[in-house]
Amino acid sequence: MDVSVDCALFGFDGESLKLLLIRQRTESAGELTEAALQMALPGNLVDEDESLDAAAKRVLSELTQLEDVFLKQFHAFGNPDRVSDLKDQQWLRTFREEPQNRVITVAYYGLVSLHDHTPSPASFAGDVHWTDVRALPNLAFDHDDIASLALATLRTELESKHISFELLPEKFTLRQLQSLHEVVLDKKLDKRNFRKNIKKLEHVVPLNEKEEGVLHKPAQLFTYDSSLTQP
Amino acid sequence: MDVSVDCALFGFDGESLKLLLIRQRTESAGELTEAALQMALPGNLVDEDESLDAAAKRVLSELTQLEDVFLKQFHAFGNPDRVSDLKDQQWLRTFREEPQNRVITVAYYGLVSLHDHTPSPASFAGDVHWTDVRALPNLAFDHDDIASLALATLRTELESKHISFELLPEKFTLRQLQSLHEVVLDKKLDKRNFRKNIKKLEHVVPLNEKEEGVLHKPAQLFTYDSSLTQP
DNA sequence: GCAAAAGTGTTACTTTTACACCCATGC
DNA sequence: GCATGGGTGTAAAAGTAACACTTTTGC
Repeated sequence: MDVSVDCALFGFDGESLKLLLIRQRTESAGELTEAALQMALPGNLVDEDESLDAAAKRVLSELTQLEDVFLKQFHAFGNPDRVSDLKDQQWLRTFREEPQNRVITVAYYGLVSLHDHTPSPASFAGDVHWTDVRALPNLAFDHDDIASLALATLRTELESKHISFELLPEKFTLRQLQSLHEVVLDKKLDKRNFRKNIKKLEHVVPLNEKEEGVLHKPAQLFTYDSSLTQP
Repeated sequence: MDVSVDCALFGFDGESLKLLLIRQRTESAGELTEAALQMALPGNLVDEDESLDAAAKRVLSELTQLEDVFLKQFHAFGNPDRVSDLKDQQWLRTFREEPQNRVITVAYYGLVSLHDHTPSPASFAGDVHWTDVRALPNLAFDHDDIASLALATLRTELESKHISFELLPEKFTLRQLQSLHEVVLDKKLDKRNFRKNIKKLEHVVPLNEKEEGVLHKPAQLFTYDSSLTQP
């Protein structure tokens, strides 16, 4: 029985929430099989001496060259036939030693900011796309289930845990923070009430800096101080 | 790499919250090794054609003869050396074919009522105990971590999900429901406010029945109707 | 000066908390 | 008749929700 990790990596660019998908590409003689049209979440088998967390971190850094990405395990998927669909088998055969093995996967969601350092993983790992979560295609294996549970988990944990900041640049405006919440929760929020709530959070600290290069009144920049105790 | 499931089965008897533990017993010539003194959560390897949920259900029914127990996956534990401690290896050697294999485990928490049908698993599976969660001994493997995360998960999910009822008899009084919440959350609750909140829940329905055989005013009995839509 | 987003308070409403006495039953 | 937990309402406090105008900048 094999064990893998799969990562649902979310990115926010100030406009919309994106999910990182890889396009399956078979090398078989230029001939496009059905499998080659599939998209999937990044994932791979766990190494023999590696913890699950370390495996998730490795898989992601191999693909995106990003280190120190926020990653959190959220569910294990172990349906006995989750990789045995014909098109999934076609693809696995192109690179896995024992493609017919049952694979149990431990799923992680990850968060990155697409503001400063847009990770451009395409250069390294092949055919990789940031896809708007509102327009996800069908995915390989059971990755539809994994992606949708990842999004549901992100929605519930965004408010209770302090993870919004993982999706924003180090310095951000309150408007960016609010847009993020609106996009993830998929509803409009009241500007004044939102700002009142944020001002209660000690770990969101104002900087002596303002936005630059915008064609309107520049906004105050804030940052997240993880050292401040969280209520 | 092996995959197992471990179950943290909680039971409530009206007084306190209990966790089901098994005592490890080696058969080796009556000689008590250190491993034989360890307690552990019930768990076992996942069968080749079995989903994770089915495995958890099977492991639990083999031990407790209970069917239809509420079971929920909450975390996968995959530290590479989580079963390689000497005393854990001693015990694994007594029954597992390849005891030195790395094992990744998917942990479930389960809920049963100890009111009506006290599951007395001891008769079947050997040395099994319901242990008060406030006085847990040290456990084998990484089961201390699993048990404490199970309890933490139960605490947070008791209020948000509708799972209290899994720990109560089919017919229960509001006092029983309140005691359960007090024990799990480890704090006193106000009787009137608690009852006000419960009355807002449509799926807690009063029966035309009262408690019997108590030496005080008999309480109204309620039941849980899972068919009613949950807010 | 105008377009564009930043920033800021008050009021009504809802939810939560705190709190004390009479009631029905078994003995 | 008394001991035991069952059952009930109200008022103060806190929190949440709704809402509109002035300010600062780039062009």
